[in-house]
Formats: sequence, structure tokens, C-alpha cells
Amino acid sequence: MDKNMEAVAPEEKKSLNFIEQKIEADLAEGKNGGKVQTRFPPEPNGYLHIGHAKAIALDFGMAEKYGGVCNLRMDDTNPQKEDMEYVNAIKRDIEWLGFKWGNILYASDYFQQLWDLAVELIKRGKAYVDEQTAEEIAAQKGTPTQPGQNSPYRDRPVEESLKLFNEMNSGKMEPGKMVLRAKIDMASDNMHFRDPIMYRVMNMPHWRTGNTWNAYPMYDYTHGQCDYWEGVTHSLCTLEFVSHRPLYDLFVDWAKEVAGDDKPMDDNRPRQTEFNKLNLTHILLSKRNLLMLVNEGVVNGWDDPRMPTISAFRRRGYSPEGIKAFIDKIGYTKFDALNQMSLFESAVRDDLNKRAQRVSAVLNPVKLVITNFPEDAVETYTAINNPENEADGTHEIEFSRELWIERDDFMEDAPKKFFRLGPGKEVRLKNSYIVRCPEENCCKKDADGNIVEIYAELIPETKTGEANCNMKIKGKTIHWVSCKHCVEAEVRNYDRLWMVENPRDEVSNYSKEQGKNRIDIEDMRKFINPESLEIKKAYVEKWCTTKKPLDYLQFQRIGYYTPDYDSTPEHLIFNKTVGLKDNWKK
RNA sequence: GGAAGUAUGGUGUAAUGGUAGCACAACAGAUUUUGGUUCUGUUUGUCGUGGUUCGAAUCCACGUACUUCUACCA
Repeated sequence: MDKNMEAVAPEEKKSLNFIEQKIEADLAEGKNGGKVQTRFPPEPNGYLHIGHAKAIALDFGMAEKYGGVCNLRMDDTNPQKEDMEYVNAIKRDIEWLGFKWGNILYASDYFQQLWDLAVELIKRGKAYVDEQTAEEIAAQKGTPTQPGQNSPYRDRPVEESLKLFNEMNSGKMEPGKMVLRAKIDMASDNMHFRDPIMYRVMNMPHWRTGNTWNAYPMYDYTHGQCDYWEGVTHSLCTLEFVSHRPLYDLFVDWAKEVAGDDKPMDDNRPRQTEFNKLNLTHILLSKRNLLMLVNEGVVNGWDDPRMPTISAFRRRGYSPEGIKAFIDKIGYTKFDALNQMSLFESAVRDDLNKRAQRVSAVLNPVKLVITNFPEDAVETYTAINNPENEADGTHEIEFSRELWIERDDFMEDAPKKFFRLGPGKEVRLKNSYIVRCPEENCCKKDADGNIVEIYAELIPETKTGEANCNMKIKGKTIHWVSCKHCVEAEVRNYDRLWMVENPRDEVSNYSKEQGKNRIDIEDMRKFINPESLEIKKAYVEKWCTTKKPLDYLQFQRIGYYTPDYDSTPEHLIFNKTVGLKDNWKK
């Protein structure tokens, strides 16, 4: 009678990560009215990459899990770097990953509010206009181990600051001439508290607000207040912002005070929580360095399948589900981890195995002649599209006397554990006959000794359902395409772009050794794999011409592939997503 | 010389004072008309030294190592 109880699988308990624990604790305490709201705040100055995907999965994931919204908020406080083009790319990438935002907002929506708050802070003696140069301010700032010094302008009259602040935005003030700073503590251990800059003069139109503003707010002065005004409860960001948190909290406190928010200081406010950035072996995520790869033509654009951008991953044939499964596996902690590419690939393969339709493609062809099959005969077989998913159906393939098989599937002098073709050896041709090579004269060679043709005889009645179909042989099953019925295709095989495990550190260390203070393209070339792209001609079965870009395919026994954007039925192009796991060693 | 954060097998991550578990990787075997998938098994770990406790990966102290912080970037 206990058997029934055992049969019920226990609900798999997944432990909560530290952020989920914190959210649940906040919820239990009734903070922010028991609500969860998040935001994903990209700066629209470049393409999203796999590191952003980790943040996206958390920001949107937490809102979804706890019944709140996640807004998409463009962090557009620096008109010098940002552009509309990126906004669209960012939206497309998030949608492709399968997330939905509540509203699309912009930091620039808050420019007026931020300005008004700044004016009020000046009036309250919490901010002042500093007329020193950037160099002077930097020199005064001190170092982490030495306190800074107060600016001579720190205690200037409120009216003076107010007047100058207005001039900063007039369009007539020379950029760099003056800045608005918060009056906090020049001796603080936290460098961000040493009178941080709130506003700088740029005299530059903003792609959204036009010529309305000439002075623009800084990130630190912007982020917390936007979160607060928007109703964000949990502001999730990466670990390098830990030391910004006290400043984030301070500006939120000030905004609450000025707003006359009578809720207690520790309630009705956003809380910043930091998690570890994604870091993967053999990839590099620095935006500046990726830009260099594009500009120097090391790769063919931001969505070159060797790039770590979301758009490149899409083009390469990784699935959103596979990417998300990987992110789920690595988790969110406070440890500066370096994740292995093998974990990513295993997550992707696991997903693709369920989705990809199986086709035959021969990448390194050599001709196999079935000597006892008539010249002009053709047989048609039914091939299963995906053994992992019966609903995917079947398609037809054709067989004839001359076939292309992989060069690797034949060896004259084979090691003991080689279970493919060779003198006197038998293999199963996938979906077709078992064939046997003769002991003697099993292949023809050219003058240089290269094999140009292999000969084999089919063994009758060995096809599916026939009398000898269950015949046991030592050989494996190999794939093939019929010479007369296949089509030619361009195949782009990608290998890792970086030859070292941790290009982030290796490139930067090398650059320093060269006495440079900035990484340049030559530093990077030192570690770039010169053979990261291999373009080759291949023979694929005809059914492949029906496949659309980004369809998930498996070239049987080789790997996962997807048609490129530029692929057409007349000129097929396939990108390699990832190889199949290969357990065969010599 | 300061401050903040972090430390669990090769890698990543659980265990929230009470049996150190999971995944990837590696290795071995079974199944297989993909050397894929699936299944089974094996190997490998709490940074160090003290302390508190019946009991410590977990709490405390002191070390050590790594990360971050000195942009008019975000």
C-alpha cells in the first residue's frame, strides 16, 4: 500500500539563489507594499552580448517569478555615445530570448525631474558648482589610501551655484569649464563619496530630447532616482557596482526627502543587489575590444557567428532555450567565476538534440561505388527527421550506385578499434544496406597515392524490414549521400576565436608587458585563432534546400548546423553551431 | 598604506549549526541503423591556523589568495 506513495515523484526542490532569498525575505517583511518590480537598463551604445543575457534572465526572470513587471529602461545619459540604432537591436535581442518588458522607458524621460531635484539639492546645500578643471578635480580626489581635499568652490553661496548651474545648461558654457558636484565627504574610504560629479556640460543634442539640454546627468546621479520614481523594488546589477551602492542609497534618500515621501526611509525604495558577471572560457566580452575586432575586420561584423553577441549566437544557431538553460546552470552568486565553454555547449546540445532535424551531409567527400548495384537504378527510403521527436515526421532520401561518404570513414591501415570501412570490413549505410569492402583492391588511388574511389558490395536483404536486416556486424553505421541526387553547399565551420582559456586576462597582461596602457589590435592578434573560420564545399541531401535560415539541423554524426541568413536554395550556406560530442579516440 | 566583496572536487553550483549533494568535464561499461542520445558505475572537494559548540563548509578571530574602487563612461 505504500507503493502508491513511492510512485509519486517528489517535487524536485531547487534551492533558491541569494537574490531569490532576499526577494522572498523582503516580501515576507512587506517591504514596498509586497511588490516586486525590476528593470533591465542597457546603455544603447552597442550590441547585447551573452553577459547581458545573464542579467536579462535575472531581471525579467525575477519579475516573472514574483508576479511583478520588468521595464526596459535605456540608460541614455550620455548623448555622445548612444544611438537609436542600438535601441532596436536591443529590443530584438530581448524578444528573441523570449522575455517581455512592461514599459520601454528612457533615463532621458527623467531629465527634467533630475534637473529639478538638482536645483533643490543646491538650495539645501547638498550640491555645488565646481569651476576647476578635470585634472584639478582628479588631483584633489586623493587615492584609496589618501584622503582627498575640498574644492575651493565647495562652500560657495547657494545663489552663485544656482546661477552657474543654469549657465551650464545654457549652451554657451564651454564643456569642461564647470560641473555640479554633490557635497558629501572628500575623506571617505569610498571614492564614490568624494564629492561625485552629478552634471557635466556637453552642449550636444540628445537623440531623444533634441536641444533641450546642454548639461547632462551622470550615471550615479541618475540610476537610483529613476529606479525610485519608477517604482523599482529590486535593482539588480553586477558586482563592480558594489561600491556605488552607498551613493545609490544616498541619492535615493535625498530624492525621498525632497519628494516629501513620508514612508519610512527603509521602505518604499529600490534596493540594489549585485551578482557576479558572466565570464566564459575562450570568449572576450569587452565592448571596446569587440568593436576593434569588427573594425579591423578580424570578424565580419557584430553578428559574425564567432562573436559573443546575442545576434551572433542567434545566427550561429544556438537556441534561446539552450542559452537560458546554460544561464540557469551557472547560477547567480558573488563569486568571480570563470565558466567553462563545455558547460555552455552541453546545455546547447541538450536543447538542440530535442529540436534539430537530422540530415545527411558529407563534408570531406570520397566516392564509394556499390559494385553490385545497377548503374541506373535508384532506391528511395524514408528517413526519420528526429528520433527524439516522432512528431517531426519523415522525409525521403535517394540511393544509387555512386555515393559520397566521409574520407574519415575509410582506412586501409586501421587501428583495432576503428569500426568503419576498410579492406574486408562491413558497415551499415544509414537507412540502407550493409556493405562490405573486398579484401583486395578495395580502392583506387591517384598518382600521389590519394584515394579517389572506394569499392564495396551491398549485402542483399539487409535494409530495414528485410530478412537480413538484423544481421550483426562489427562496423558502425555511416552516413552518405547519393552523388546523383545530392546538392552542393557551402559550409562554414567555426572554431574558437581565442586560443587561450581566459583572453580577458591574457590579452590585458600581454598588453601591459608590452608597455602599453591600452589594449590594441596587435595585442589581441597574438591570441586569436587564425583558423577560427573554415569554409568548405560539402554535399548535402536535397531535402536541405527546403530549410530556412535559423532552422535547427543536425548533420548526422557531425554536428548541429543552421542555414545562414544569406543561404538560398540555389546557394546553400550552413553555419556550424556546435559539434556532436565525440567519444571516439584513436 | 585604505575600503568593500569573495573563497566547497579540474570547472560551476547546493547544503543557511546536524549524512558534503548536483551538473559539466574525465574514466569504465550497457544499449544504439548517429562513436550522438539514453542508462549504469568510478575518480576527485570544504584556502590555512586557532577558537566557540555535543556537533562547524556554515558562527568568531587572525592569516593567505583573488576581485573591485582613484572616468566630466555606464
